[in-house]
Amino acid sequence: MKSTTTRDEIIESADQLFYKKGFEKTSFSDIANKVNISRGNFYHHFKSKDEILSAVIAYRLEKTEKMLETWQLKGKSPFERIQSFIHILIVNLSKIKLYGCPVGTLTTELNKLQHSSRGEATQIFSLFREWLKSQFNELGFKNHADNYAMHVLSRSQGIATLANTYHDEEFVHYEVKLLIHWLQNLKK
Amino acid sequence: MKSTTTRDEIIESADQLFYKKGFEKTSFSDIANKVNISRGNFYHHFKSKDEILSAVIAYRLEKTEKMLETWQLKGKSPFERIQSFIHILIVNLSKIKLYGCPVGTLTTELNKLQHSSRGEATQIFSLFREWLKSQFNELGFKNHADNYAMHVLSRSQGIATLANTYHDEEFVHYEVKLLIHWLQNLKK
DNA sequence: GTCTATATAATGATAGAC
DNA sequence: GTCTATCATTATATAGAC
Repeated sequence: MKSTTTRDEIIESADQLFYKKGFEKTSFSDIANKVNISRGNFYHHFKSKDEILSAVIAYRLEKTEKMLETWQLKGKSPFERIQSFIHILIVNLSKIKLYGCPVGTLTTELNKLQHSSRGEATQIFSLFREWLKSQFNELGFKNHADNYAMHVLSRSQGIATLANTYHDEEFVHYEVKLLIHWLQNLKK
Repeated sequence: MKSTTTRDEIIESADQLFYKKGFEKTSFSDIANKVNISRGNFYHHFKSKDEILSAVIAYRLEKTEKMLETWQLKGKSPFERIQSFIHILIVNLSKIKLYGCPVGTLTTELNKLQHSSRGEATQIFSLFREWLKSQFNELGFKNHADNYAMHVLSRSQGIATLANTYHDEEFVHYEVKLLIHWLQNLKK
């Protein structure tokens, strides 16, 4: 029944490869090999490499939205929910150590490439930003909600970048602790 | 007399292009056009693209060392010197907004490429790290000197990444202020 | 929907004249 | 030291058979 299986497989494989190797370095051959189809078959599903990128970004946007919804339901307070966000640095630590943050590294790469899809990639950031902002709003920090959201995003990005640079897990644990302390002091 | 002029021009042009477009995307044609030489002439000065990368990294290491020496002499206290570091986010703001941090983005890219020179790129980070560490040491934070150095690096990286993502100057000013507050509270 | 060619353009790299 | 010409390889992308 499902005729979209191959298309989905392409998206998921491209998603992983773009993360691990970068968009530019990932070739059709790389993706084709991973999915086990020929390069020619490829263009039946996507007209160009840029179309795959768009599909991958859309896929990531969907996954992010679902994750935020889960955190929204699971977290009993805005405080707990923000902690869920910070905690992905620990949950995904082994991958972050190897490849950095999937959102930050893609956005940075597309920015350098002046790629037309860089705005779409930024939207992934904005999903987190708006979600965090709404948590801080709920905590009563109405004038600084966006500033605090950006602060959490910024700290997380820095942690991911240096974790990737030095492949240092201890550093991440230390910084995550600091960031949660910052959050707790904010509550006072 | 100077027979290294062309070589130096190549390095400086490559340096800028690697920063603006990324290493992978920058081609020999790009560099050759900028220097106004033919692609063939190129290989008289460098055997491969990787050799240019190595030369560019060495060039950046030199420039960084000189900058750190200047800060060391100019700053009257470790506190002032650390502020010099933080302040580059403001000094280079227009470029950071467009291309991110030259150190962080190169390191991240070379990591994804699994490039053999990624260790050399990390050394640029380590220059800053060791220098900051020595400042914190001088301030008396002997047990946490490296942690604090990494913290400053981390915060700076995050700020640069989001400044690049959102092209937001106000955000950088706000975060730099926060980081300096953090530093001042540390002194107590 | 999948495959095997093949077209086309760009890249890194080399050879050899001047 | 600089150039032109050329090679080999790879990449995106297309055409057409099955």
